[in-house]
Amino acid sequence: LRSSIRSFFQPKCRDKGPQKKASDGPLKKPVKSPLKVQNGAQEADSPVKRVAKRSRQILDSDEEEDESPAAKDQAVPAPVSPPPAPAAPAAPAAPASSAPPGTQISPTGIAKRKTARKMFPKRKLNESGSGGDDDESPKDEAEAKEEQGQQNKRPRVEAGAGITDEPMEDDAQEESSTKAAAEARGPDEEVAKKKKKMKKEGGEKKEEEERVERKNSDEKVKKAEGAEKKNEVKEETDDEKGLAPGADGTTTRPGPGYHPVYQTWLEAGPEMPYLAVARTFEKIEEDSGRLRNIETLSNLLRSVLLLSPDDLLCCVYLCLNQLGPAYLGMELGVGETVLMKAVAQATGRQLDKIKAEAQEKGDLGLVAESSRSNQPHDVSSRPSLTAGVFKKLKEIAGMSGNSAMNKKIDIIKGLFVACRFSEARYIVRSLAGKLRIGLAEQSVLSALSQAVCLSPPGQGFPPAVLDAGMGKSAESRRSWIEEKSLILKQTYCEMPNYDVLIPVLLKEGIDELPNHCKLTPGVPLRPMLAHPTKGVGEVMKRFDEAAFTCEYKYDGERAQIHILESGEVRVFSRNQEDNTSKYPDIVSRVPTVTKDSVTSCVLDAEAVAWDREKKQIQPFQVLTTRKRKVRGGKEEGASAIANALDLLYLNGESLVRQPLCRRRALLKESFSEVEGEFVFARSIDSNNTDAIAEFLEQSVRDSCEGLMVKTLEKDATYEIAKRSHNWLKLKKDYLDGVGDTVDLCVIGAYLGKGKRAGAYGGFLLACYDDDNEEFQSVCKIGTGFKDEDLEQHYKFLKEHILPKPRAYYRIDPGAEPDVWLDAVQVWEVKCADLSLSPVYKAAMGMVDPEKGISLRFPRFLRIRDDKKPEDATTGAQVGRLGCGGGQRTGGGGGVERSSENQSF
DNA sequence: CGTGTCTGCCC
DNA sequence: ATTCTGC
DNA sequence: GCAGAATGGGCAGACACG
Repeated sequence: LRSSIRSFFQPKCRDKGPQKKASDGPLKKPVKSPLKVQNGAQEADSPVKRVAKRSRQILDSDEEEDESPAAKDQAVPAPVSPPPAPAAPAAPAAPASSAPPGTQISPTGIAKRKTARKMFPKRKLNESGSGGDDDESPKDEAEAKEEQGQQNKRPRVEAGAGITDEPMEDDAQEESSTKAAAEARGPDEEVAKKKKKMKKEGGEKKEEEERVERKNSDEKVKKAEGAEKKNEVKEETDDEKGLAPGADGTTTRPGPGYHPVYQTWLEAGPEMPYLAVARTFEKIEEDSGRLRNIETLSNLLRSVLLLSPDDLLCCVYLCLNQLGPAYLGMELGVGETVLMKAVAQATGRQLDKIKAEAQEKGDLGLVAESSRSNQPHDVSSRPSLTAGVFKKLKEIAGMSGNSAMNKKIDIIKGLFVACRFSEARYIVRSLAGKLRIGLAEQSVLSALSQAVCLSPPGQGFPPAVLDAGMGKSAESRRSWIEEKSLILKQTYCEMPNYDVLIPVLLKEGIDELPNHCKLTPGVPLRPMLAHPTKGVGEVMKRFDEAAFTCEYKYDGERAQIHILESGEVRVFSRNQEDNTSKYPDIVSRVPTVTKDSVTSCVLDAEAVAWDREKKQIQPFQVLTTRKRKVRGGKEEGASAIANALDLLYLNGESLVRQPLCRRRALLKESFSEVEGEFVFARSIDSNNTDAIAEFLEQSVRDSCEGLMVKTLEKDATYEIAKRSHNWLKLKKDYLDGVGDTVDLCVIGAYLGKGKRAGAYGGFLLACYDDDNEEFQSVCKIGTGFKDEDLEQHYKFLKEHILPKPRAYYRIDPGAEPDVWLDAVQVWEVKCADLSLSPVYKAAMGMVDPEKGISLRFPRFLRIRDDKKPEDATTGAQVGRLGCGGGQRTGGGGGVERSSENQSF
């Protein structure tokens, strides 16, 4: 059945190829071209020969035979897919010899890239997929004829393709080419293997399948022939790759041409291999087009929906890099350190080497991917299934107690064993908590809704509807999907739990979602956030004529307080973590301020520290350190109190779609203020610029950060899905020329990660203490830089690297930078606040005998070429600021000094 | 059992 | 948190 | 303007280690 469906659709898909090409082509071309040329130069075999060679390889499964990139090119039916050459970047390991195009090798040997996209090796997964197709036919035949022989061979092949890249470490080039070749043909092997399995299961299908396969093979041959011509042709054929599903599940090209059943891992069986996910990630990582990437992911999800709906949940979680809803508190407890240890153990390499390479590449995932050479490989290990990988992650999260770390490392190593191709990269990144594919939550939601629109779930196997968008025009298709997407996103915001959402989505469909998943006390919803605003002028401009209110922006923690029907009280953080145990005082007092009319509700509030004796708000640092004992008749010192901002749910009804004025009225009706326990956020409803400016000043005097500005009626709902940053925030340090600014000297740097790989991603700054004639560390800095700035800083500062810190650098031994720099440049840096620091040394002894001073929210403003290092802000100056800020355990102090209100 | 390191989560 | 960037 | 990905200080809790 499946086969027939497949064959039916295949021609169709092909027709669409050219379209896609038109859009994709220009983007990728420039990058790829250089490689192609390079490849061509290396080897000039004719395509035909190569194909033959490749077949042989497959059969022999001899990965040792190194194929130059060019060979690989051919291995992958050259024409069918983009030049495999791009795979070459896969071996950034040897920057000197195999730097990707557009990469500069710095004197220090660090490859510099401007952006992540450019920097990360762009592999042509698609090609491998298509290559696989081409190979398929010969292989299948062979398989059919002598199953046994193949069986023997397969393990070997797979080992070669997936794991035995040994040469790579020593010879990056060889490795890359070998690997590329392996990738190109690997999928085929995979497919073959899976097919076999399938055949055993269903003998009847066999005949048909074979027929189809034969047909495919014929087509492939044709493709290959056409492909020989030249590179440009590839692009054309590139589209076709979509037609020819690799076993890898390369859900390739976007566009209406995707066939969710045919273009998948189907041959492998209904369960989705993790490789399908990894391939999709790869593709997304390569492309920066948001819509294209959403489409790519939705293609994968469509296939999951139709073939293996049970995998949808774990697939979505993997894409989001989550284990479950935040309020259940599942954590991996695996960080960089543990992960590097695991990678080192798994690959048999030295930890130091792994560290060094990770720093150089800026991504541990890439290191893991290219370090599998020495990894023990269990020949009998089956390819990982998506569900299996996710299960392992949860297993890791569930581990605790003695030697939990070692157990976690063991599991991670186990995951690596079965890794093929890019799987290790994404497993590592999942464990590290950063997928870095340029697609995250919002896009996953878009992709998910698109998927359920086009390939409705619950159809049973031969799905009747493969593309429900078929008859629609491009525009109506788009708006239709957009509309459904909003339903999903809105529902998600009110019930941010995929464990609940996905099953309903599968069973009831997207339209029914809001009827089954509603805002519920006990389940945190996504909170409204705010956009920074530079002055009252901008506020007026944004809100135009609409009525708005200004509230104090309290310097505490967001606290979403739920009162359940049962009377139970729960408190959730801004990120839906369950913080109930963090606020025993608030929890215990909420009932006393709640009026009897309230049976259940959800409050939006800001928790702040409160000094009961002085009856005033205390700084953020106090809130985070205060004792939070569950009981105590009279707590001393600080306790937490709630400043209510909003009411989102009351007595069984969601208020999320009500305007703020209404919600606020209900809030005030339903609770009573008690000073030092529960109050409403202080506010004024005024559109008078001067009044607002004065209110801002006042908020600062009252130990707040500034103001929150919110419309009262127009666009005043709490619908996060429509606009998550629907409020504005106004802080003095946002204003140009206002706020704390210091001039600090750069004394160290940190190698960047991700899109900052190859340059410095952060820097260590110091003030100059003229009393002791030393530079004292103040903070690190990593934001405020334009890409251009980073480039410039790297070029300039690398010339001032020191082997050791100068004797007159005063720093904490635990906070050493990757490279020490001579104190030659001064930067102007802005911050929101100062803090007493356990690690930084500025003004140590002035405010606290043990602690220095650091900056809160530091960001780069500009280079101060007019200042010499000795002209940097002095420790004494910082200390003076610190006296205001640090002592502010009660005063408004610090910020006032530099208030020249201009921007009003 | 105390100390140091790592991780996750607040901002 | 803040900031920058591609879409 | 959105989404995403760089990056900051600093805290508590969990674990490793001696």
